[in-house]
Amino acid sequence: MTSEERIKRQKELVETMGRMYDRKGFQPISGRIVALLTVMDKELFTFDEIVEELQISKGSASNALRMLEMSNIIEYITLPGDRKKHFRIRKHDKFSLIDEHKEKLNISLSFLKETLDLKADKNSGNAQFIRSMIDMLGYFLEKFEELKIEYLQKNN
Amino acid sequence: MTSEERIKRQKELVETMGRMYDRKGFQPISGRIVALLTVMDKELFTFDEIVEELQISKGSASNALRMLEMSNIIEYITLPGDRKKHFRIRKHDKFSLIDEHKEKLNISLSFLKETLDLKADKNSGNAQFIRSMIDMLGYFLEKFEELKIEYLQKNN
DNA sequence: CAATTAGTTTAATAAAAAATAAACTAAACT
DNA sequence: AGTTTAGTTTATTTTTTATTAAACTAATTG
Repeated sequence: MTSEERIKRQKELVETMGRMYDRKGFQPISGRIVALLTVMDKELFTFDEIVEELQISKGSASNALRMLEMSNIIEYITLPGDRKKHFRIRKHDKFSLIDEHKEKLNISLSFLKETLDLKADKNSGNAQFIRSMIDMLGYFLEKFEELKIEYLQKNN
Repeated sequence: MTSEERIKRQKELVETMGRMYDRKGFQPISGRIVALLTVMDKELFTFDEIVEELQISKGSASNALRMLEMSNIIEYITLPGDRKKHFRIRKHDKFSLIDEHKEKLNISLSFLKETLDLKADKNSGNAQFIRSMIDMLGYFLEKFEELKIEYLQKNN
């Protein structure tokens, strides 16, 4: 694969990956910024480079970048003798993706618990099913922590 | 807790749970329908009851119900001598919540793999980080299946 | 200290998504 | 056959979300 081909494919990947973040609830421009900072070979992008590369307005860029920074997804550095901000993705904790999903499962779990709590008949069809979901989620959530420890031990 | 209190709380839970489904990407009305069918003691709701309970138009109800049925989240039964549809939540596979998250992690994994593939320098800071994420995700995804088997054995 | 740079903020517009009203259809009564 | 019931469909309106243009601010530079 030639270098131009590779770069073309990277830019395509920024678009599809951006749409994936979109589905995660990111606003579209935020998604594409994260994808840009993740996919391209360049690891530091200035404000202007982002505006230029993604063809967006300065306002949109400013907004999305602030939001991404506040969510600890990206960060910026400044360089001496240059008052531009240089943005890059934060190399967050290795398990953050897992933890994100764990958190969502935890939210589901508490809804299910509250639902069961409020059932008049704890043995109705739905109540029984909810109980079995609660049990299963509890099992998995506990195991996740064990898996993390196991993984860290294996990789040291 | 009196019965009226309980029902009041159930109705509140329908609203908050509906918003949770909203964040999952459901359209608002779909979320509240699923929540209604999950939370209330009544396990079968007719079209009209749903329209009445959630104060929505017939069109919205029809649309959301079709979508939910096509996604296998709810189902309806018909009763002899009654041409109304009676809707209820489907008691889907116990692991479907887990599988949903697994699927999302798989999507993240393939994006990361493609990203790494397209990196010019496989040892740049980002590339290294992406490699470690790929490795970790692979580990967890494999373990999920083992956990499911383990869980089933324990519960038989 | 006037001009330029690097963004931010705000007010307005555009685009997308959600919801409704009302007309419509198909089945079942009478 | 005409009427009622149980939804569906469609065209429109409302609401929300995203985006931009342009004015603005604070820091730097000549």
